[in-house]
Amino acid sequence: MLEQLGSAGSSQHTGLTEKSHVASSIPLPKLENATRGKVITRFPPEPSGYPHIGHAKAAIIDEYYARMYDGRFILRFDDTNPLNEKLEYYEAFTLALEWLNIRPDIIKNTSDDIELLYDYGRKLVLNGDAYVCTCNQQKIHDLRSKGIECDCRKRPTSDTRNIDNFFDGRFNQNEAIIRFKGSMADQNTAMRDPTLFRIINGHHPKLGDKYRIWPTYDFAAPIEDSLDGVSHAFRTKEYELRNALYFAILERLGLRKPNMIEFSRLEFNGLPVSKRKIKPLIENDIIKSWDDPRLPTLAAMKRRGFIPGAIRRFVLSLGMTLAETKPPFESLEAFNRKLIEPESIRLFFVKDPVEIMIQNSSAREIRLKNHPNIDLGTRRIKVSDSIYISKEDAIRLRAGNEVRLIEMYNIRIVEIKTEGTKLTILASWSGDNIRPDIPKIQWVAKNDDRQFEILVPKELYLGDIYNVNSLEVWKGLAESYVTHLKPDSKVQFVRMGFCRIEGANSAIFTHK
RNA sequence: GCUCCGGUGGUGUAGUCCGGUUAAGCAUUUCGCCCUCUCAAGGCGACGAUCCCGGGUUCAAAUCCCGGCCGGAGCACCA
Repeated sequence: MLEQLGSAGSSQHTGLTEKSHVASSIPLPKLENATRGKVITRFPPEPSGYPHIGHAKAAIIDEYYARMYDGRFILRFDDTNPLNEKLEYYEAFTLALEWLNIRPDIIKNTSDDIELLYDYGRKLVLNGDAYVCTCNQQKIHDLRSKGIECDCRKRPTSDTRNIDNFFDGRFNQNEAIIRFKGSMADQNTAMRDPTLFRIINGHHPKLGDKYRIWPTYDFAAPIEDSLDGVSHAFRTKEYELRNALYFAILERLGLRKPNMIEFSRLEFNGLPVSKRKIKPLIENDIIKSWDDPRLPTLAAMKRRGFIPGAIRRFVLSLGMTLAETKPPFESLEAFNRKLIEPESIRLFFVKDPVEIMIQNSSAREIRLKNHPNIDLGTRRIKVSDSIYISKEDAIRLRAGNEVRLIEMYNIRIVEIKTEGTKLTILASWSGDNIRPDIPKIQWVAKNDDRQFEILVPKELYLGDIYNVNSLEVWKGLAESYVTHLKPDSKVQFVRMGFCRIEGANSAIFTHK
């Protein structure tokens, strides 16, 4: 457990302060009740899946405010359901945060405090603010919807048999739960005596089989936040109705109340974040791994060629709005493009290659710039009388046309031959001078060519339906230089787009 | 169904609390020009919002009040 911080404000729902005059230089608005050095925020994921872009938004906001106020940032795994948690997910979150350059000052698990949570649970029952309920789930559901109290709730607080039985483990799963004594007739259904503890038989990745009684999120979150010294707690807006519960629990326990602030979930059109839509694709082997570039996971974003700085800028550009909207993916791409452009070397890739024989050219060695206006070095290519261009360029050519092979020379098309589906082009050298009036196309020299493919992720979902064409593969030839690049290098295939190098013969399309 | 939360150009946001010096700033998208041996980046510019609708208060409302419409969320022994 962490030391307690002094009261960081106890208003029920504070929101944010106005955007002050200086705000134009600060992406996100200032916090209410915030003092430099006294702000503590936390990112509380449940390790029940892989971190995705939505998690990134939360983590970035949490960390952003901690740094803005020279405070502290906690990564807390909310691992209160042994049925969901897996060790690999804890690891995945740790790695993802590292990748995002978010360094927690403290890393902990809610499960670390399970005994302490028991103590608070007991205290609540003993004080008459919670009770053991042995009704079955159906009955609980019915009474809750009708707003009626059950007999368990009416039992006198002095009768402590059930509470002892509960914590001594004498109930089986589904036989009893501990419920908060809220208000069964409350219009906010979250207050109709929600569950605080339930019995789950399952192996917990951190605690093994030692515990069977698990606190719910509703109970653990406010206590953990309060005890961890969290001054400003952020959560997505679907929790809004639970704020009353959150503060009611702290009130009854006499614990300090953090400020609570909501923001909207981040999701893109065509790129759903929900487990409901992603997990089936994995389980049915439609998508092989969690870092498949079509996925919204951070592992996928990384593999796709997005860099942390772009994700951060993008997230901050979203602001702290409550409006439920789907931001344009193009916006993320724009941030990323601007950031990787200066360090992406330019290379040639021809999709669906078509050979061109150049009649009157002499073999030569060409030196190519790796970047048009930044010095990223050069590369040399030996060129003979045979080169390849992409089919989409080839089919536009007509005999007599003149085009420039970028960074090399101009050619005039002499003849276009078609044998079945195979195209062959005959051309002749027509000058070395750069001419603004003719098209410029990329090329790959014969003998310098390497089989290469580019994976192009498209929208995963079209509306509610999985897009069967969500992954295109462009096959073609790339310059041999590509084989010398380290995996993870960002390149721009000229006139194609930015890509992240996967290996010696493949890349993933990042964006145009 | 009940309750809560939202609703600013195609899209995402700023401004809304403390109504007026901005009849609306920024980003993205699209288009044009400049630059350029790329369909990139950079520079410049354009298109594009009667600030969901209808009333009201006021000299003055995107900003306050009332009513409505639309969208989302919650109503789990998940988080």
